[in-house]
Amino acid sequence: MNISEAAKAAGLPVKTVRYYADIGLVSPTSRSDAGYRTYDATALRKLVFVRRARAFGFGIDACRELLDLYQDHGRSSAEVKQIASRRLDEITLKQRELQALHDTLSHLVQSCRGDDRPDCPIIDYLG
Amino acid sequence: MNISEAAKAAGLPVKTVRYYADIGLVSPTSRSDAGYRTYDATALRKLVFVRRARAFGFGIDACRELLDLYQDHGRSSAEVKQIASRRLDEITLKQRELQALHDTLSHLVQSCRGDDRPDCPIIDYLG
DNA sequence: TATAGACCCTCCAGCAACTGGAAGGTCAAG
DNA sequence: CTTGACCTTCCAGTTGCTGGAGGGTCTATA
Repeated sequence: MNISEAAKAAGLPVKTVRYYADIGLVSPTSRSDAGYRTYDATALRKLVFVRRARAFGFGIDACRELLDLYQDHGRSSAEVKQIASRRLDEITLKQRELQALHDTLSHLVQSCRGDDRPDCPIIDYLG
Repeated sequence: MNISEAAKAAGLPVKTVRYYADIGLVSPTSRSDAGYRTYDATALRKLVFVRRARAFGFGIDACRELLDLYQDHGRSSAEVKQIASRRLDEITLKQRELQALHDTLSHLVQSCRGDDRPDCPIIDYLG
């Protein structure tokens, strides 16, 4: 499998697959005589795995750890759970931050008449 | 006021104030003979304004627009409201995304025993 | 007056995770 | 043998700063 086929099958842009190869996250199985990256089913599974992990917002380093655990059949699920819990905490924190922003901003937006006059509670709040 | 005093008064790092000057977001009032940036009360108010706007997650370009409106006493509040509404929509969208992530991930984390055995619904989900 | 230390300056590099593009090599079909 | 779709590497840009090097300035004190 050349890179574009692998990328399509993994649901990733070619550029991203090349990037993952560059940073040693998912290496191609081998290189052709012409230097083309080639991917087999195992490498493809890793690409899919990374795409899903990234969708959860796991950083590249976390993906590396998860990928290691994915391939380590003697892993302890506790290690995986710890990484996932950390990410869950981050998400929860971000949600709280966004909730606070949303509350304040939606209140301001609602109280702004939004007409052609200059007085505006949003600007007042910021200034 | 030199930059460090202005930065402290605005609640921003010196580096950030210098950065805002570099990109023309908040220019210093003037320069001293030695080339030091100096800030007066008006420039300071702009710095504070930008800090608050950034805290809402407005991008630099949005800050530029808001700052223009802030200084335009003949503005229409509709313009401000539109910018704020866009940001509110972004926040709402992000919240929905995070909610979906949270739901799925918390479910996975809960269903993972987290012991020393390898089977793990989190890894299964990703793989 | 000398000097120490706290300021200030500019410029360059790096962060995360790609993305776009230029310049050029390779491959398969017609 | 040419065309066009691949592939390669390398460099630059994205967002909003942040850190650091290398060097100038200012003020207080000895």
